[in-house]
Amino acid sequence: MYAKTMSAQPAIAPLHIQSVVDHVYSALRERILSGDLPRGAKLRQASLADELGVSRTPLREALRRLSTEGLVEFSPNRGATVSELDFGDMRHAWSARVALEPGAARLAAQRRDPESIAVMRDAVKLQRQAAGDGMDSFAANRSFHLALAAASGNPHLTRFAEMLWVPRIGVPIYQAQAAEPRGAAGWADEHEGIVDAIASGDADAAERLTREHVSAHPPVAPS
Amino acid sequence: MYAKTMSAQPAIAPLHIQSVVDHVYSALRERILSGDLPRGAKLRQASLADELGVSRTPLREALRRLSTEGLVEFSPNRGATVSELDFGDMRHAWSARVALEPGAARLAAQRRDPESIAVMRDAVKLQRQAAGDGMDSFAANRSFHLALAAASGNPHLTRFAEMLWVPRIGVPIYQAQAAEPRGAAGWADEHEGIVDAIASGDADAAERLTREHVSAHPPVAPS
DNA sequence: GTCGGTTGGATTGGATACATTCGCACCGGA
DNA sequence: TCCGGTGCGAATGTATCCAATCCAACCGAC
Repeated sequence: MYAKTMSAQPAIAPLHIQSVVDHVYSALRERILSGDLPRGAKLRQASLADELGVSRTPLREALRRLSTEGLVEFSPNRGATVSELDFGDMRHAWSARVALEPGAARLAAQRRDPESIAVMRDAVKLQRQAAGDGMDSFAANRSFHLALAAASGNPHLTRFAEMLWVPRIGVPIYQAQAAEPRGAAGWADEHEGIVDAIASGDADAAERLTREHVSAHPPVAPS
Repeated sequence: MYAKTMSAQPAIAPLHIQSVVDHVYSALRERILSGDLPRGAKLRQASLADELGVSRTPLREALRRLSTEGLVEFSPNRGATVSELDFGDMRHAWSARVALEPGAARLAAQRRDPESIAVMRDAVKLQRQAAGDGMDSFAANRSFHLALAAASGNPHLTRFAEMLWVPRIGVPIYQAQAAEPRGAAGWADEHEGIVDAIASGDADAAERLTREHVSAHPPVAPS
């Protein structure tokens, strides 16, 4: 069911194999994000497993994974439900970002890794193209901020950023963002300014711009 | 095995029930963080389950949860191992702290939670008493910084700080610290200054003092 | 002596089976 | 009518079982 040891792969591909758990995880995640499984929906294991054509064991493991990401919540002996996107949680994630990302930007500016900078520029470009389309726009925005964290070269900060940019937090932001489509373009400009500061090695500016950028866009739709 | 519907609890306790999965998760996490399960250790499910007195099913779910947190890694058909998140050296952990803790201090100052402040003051007091004894001193130092993160009231920052202050990262710091025993007393003074700033609600000062404090003490023994 | 193939035990991944718990409907009594 | 108790169906949580995979040692051929 998994990998057959193929001989002579043209490129020495890392060929990351996906277990059934991974597939179930992706499928459920997709469904939750798309709204197919709405907030607060009860996730009955038997029917879900049946629907996906797997047994309950990998399904449960995927649900556990989603629960640590905050997308679903377990209640003992009462099963799993899709998380209600709590505004308090969103604000927490946002403040954590305010604390984190400026520092990451500073490190990135000190590092000036060309490859990371290229990734960030690509993200900005994608964001410009995606402006208007809410969902893509959110994805592009997320990509940029993750690239920013990765550009710091600090594995801890990268991981933390990934944890904070879990869709649970992002989706409501995307909704607010979708309400004002031209905001996305403005964000891309701010992003570009940050990249420029990093590329030029101006750590102070990178930190300040990032702080202003993140602080200026709290999770609740700005006035 | 779980809750019996008790009548008339004196305080209407939320009584958060823990499933077996939660217990296993906590136990494994503790073992990993304490270094009992060293980096790269193979986590054989049968023996672990036997050791904890549970079956492999909840054990696997706990492992999945730990894997999304990055503490363990799954390799298809090859099982789980404790993550190598060595990150090269602890300088990464230190720079992540530089990025994190000032922001946490700012939030703490805005919050001014009396209880959290009391915890921090206790930690400082303990640190004064422990000055000289290297290991206790490290523990006290760690306690203070964790209390600082917790005082932010931000669960994400609290968790991140815990991840960064894992003993296996902190112990080498303690060793450097042990080399200059009077440093510990100075640190306590700096800590006290931070607490005062937080208690008085001076967010700017709290942030600045924390940044200076953390930045001034890189993991490698300062010149 | 080294390389490639094979064979066996050990271990994981997934499916199934069983015990507990929960939710809801029904019911008897005040 | 309303309250508390009871019982049943459904769904969860855990244990057990089976197939597929991996790893290491052994063996044979070049």
